[in-house]
Amino acid sequence: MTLGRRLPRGFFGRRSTAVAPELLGRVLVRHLPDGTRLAARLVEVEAYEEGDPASHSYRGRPTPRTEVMFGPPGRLYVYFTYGQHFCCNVVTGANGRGSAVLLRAAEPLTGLEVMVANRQTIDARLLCSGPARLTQAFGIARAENGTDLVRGESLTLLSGTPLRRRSIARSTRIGVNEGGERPWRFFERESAFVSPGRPWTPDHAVGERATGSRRS
DNA sequence: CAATAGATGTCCT
DNA sequence: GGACATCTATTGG
Repeated sequence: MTLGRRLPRGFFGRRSTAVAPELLGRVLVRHLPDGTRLAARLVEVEAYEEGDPASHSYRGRPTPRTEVMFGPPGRLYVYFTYGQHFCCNVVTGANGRGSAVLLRAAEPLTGLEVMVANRQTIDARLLCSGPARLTQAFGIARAENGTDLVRGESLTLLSGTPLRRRSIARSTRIGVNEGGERPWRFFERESAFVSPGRPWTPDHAVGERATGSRRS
């Protein structure tokens, strides 16, 4: 079974609301020094943009933490939150733009033993379901901030099998108050690896996909 | 099941 | 000082 080819730089160099739904079904891969390959299929992501009150890039200028988010597309932006968790994003948009897609959940494919050891649970549905769980399962932390997914060796994003639009659902973003009305969370409708129980609409029912502009 | 407390960096007012 | 792109353990119905 092939997981496909690396996604090229140009894939990431667009606005986050366009890249986010197209990341579903793609495969995050990590090569460990001992040869182990960790792989998981993305099933839930969220888009963040400049001028978006929920985004770390809201102010339009980088801070020491958010510098990577404003850099070239195709790199990993890792941040530390709530005093104990790491979350990771794929940087999108042109260099200089503070735009990224938060990786929220994935379906584990290979390297499950290592993920189990990293996560202290044997339940496959709890290995990568949640942004901080995903980073913990993959061993992604501060050292991985800024890693290039396009040219780098240890972390890559493979093309996998993108989802048909009708199997993609949308909702408001999780854990967001300011800017919470934007329906910028995208997930695989049928996936057992997505947190359930939140109102959603089919992506194909949303007419303004990829523009990111909202009325008013 | 639901609600809640606790862990405590980073950025903002 | 307070909020936060979170998760886990524990308590109560």
